Amino acid sequence: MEEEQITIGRGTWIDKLADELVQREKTLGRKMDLLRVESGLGASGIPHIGSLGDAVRAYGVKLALENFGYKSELIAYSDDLDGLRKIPEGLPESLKEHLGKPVSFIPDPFGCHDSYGLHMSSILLDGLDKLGIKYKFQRGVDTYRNGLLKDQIHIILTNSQKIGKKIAEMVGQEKYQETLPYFPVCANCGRLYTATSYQYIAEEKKIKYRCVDATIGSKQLKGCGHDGIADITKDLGKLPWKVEFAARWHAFDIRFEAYGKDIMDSVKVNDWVAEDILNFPAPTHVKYEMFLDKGGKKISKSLGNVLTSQAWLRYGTPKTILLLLYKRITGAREVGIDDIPGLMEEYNELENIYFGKTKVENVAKATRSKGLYEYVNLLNPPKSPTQYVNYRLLIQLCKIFRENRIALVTKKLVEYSTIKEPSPEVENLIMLAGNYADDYDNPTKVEVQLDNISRQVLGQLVKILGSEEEPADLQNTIYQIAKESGMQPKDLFKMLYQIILASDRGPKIGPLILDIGRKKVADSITGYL
RNA sequence: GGGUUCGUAGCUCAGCCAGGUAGAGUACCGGACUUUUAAUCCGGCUGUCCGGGGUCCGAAUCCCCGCGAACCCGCCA
Repeated sequence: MEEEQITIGRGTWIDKLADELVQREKTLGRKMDLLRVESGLGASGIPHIGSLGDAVRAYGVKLALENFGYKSELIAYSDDLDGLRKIPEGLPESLKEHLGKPVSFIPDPFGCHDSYGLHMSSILLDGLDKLGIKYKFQRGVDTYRNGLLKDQIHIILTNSQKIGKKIAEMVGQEKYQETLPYFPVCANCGRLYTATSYQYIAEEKKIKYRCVDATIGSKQLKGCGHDGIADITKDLGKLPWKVEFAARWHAFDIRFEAYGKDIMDSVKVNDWVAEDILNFPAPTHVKYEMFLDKGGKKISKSLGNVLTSQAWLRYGTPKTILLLLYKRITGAREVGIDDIPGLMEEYNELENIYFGKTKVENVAKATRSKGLYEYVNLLNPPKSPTQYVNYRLLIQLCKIFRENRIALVTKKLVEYSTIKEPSPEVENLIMLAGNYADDYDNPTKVEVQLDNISRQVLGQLVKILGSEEEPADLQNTIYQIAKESGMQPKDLFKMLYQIILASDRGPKIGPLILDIGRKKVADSITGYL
């Protein structure tokens, strides 16, 4: 054993991937003064937290490349010229009249952005901003309007027969043997997909199309019958995905792009188009699994069941999202809000390893853990450890203290000597854990059964709590009044926890009542009498 | 029809992608402490790492075959 294992970069899968990329580029002999990476951002629906994964991971590769001494940048390409194919769950039916139109030309149903597409991509970009991901934003609309892909479109259209045949052969899709691989936006009705290209006039770089009925999914879209000519260098229209990536890779000189397994076939075709039609070696790829929502969890009532980064950040720090996405690329399947406490804890563990508080025997694994910590901090880790507070403990405390929460929980943390003094960071953690406790760990109210003796005892307690003077030893007092009335102290304590915390158990009752406030507890009890 | 992932403690899962003593949380059981519940601390938790084969000094981890489950593609982007 112990033979020297060469550590690549920081020892993570990201470094390994970046290294493969560099080796490949060297073999190809391409210029390496700028290694550009790309991430495609969907703009057709509300972005799931998994949608961030594509960009976040591409950014990780960019960091790794820079760490190796190369210049790199991330292009975030928004697919906002794509047509709306179906109304996402939870969005108004009124969008129906816009089906088939590019998402950038559909009004924002939420009324806060210039268009539907901009609304959706803004949510995603906002998520990236909150994580600290830097990118160069490129809109599909601008790309086509400014003719950035015109040369690639021209080559693709002049090779359409060859491409159509190859697509059929590779993935069994027959349509491009008859239709040209270019979707104009119908000049009359503004729809994609219904406008079918039937002739390319190469000398003029113009395409002839007819707007006819089309089937999208199970829905039938009516064409308007318009017969038109579109200029591929400036009129609106786009390449289908089967060839568009290749055109982008070539035009923007992209050397890396990750992809989800759902578009595996498209990537396969695009790799071929890039190499054989555009004569541009395809970028290095990595394939990842889709994130799925866990079944039956309430995530958002109004927006269907989409777990957005915004929802996540209500309970967890941005670093937990980065950790989720950087810890590995394979295997991740179901993800939900209830993963946050674990990830909060895992981040703390990584920090302890990074700062040497926790020793890890296996050298390779220690290196990898430290590397992961560095990537989660975007290769700019803090100089000293942050105050450690156990997130689950915070949830427990937040369940107990709902009012004046930050002050009371902080006080408890100082008492437990979990922290030395209040700090904005700890306050933030209390807020996050508090949201979690309120939204997801909310105990259901229990019916408390009271007999005559317990009513009498509770009444007595209310009197004590209501008096101006603070009882000297409340814990003992409660114990005594139970005994005096012949009631089992055990039962009284349980009853009190049920009333105060809606739980069978809790922290030591005396101090707890004082922390919450005697009057307030007295009122709660009175409500049950 | 094509493809991918997953299968590890009663339960939920991590570990696998760079092979090196089988792990966590939770549930449950026991002990310590407490004037009582709780909290806390300590210990236990019975493992065919789905089955079979291969590579290796060494496999949960890598390769092949099989079984089971889930997902993606087979419209379109």
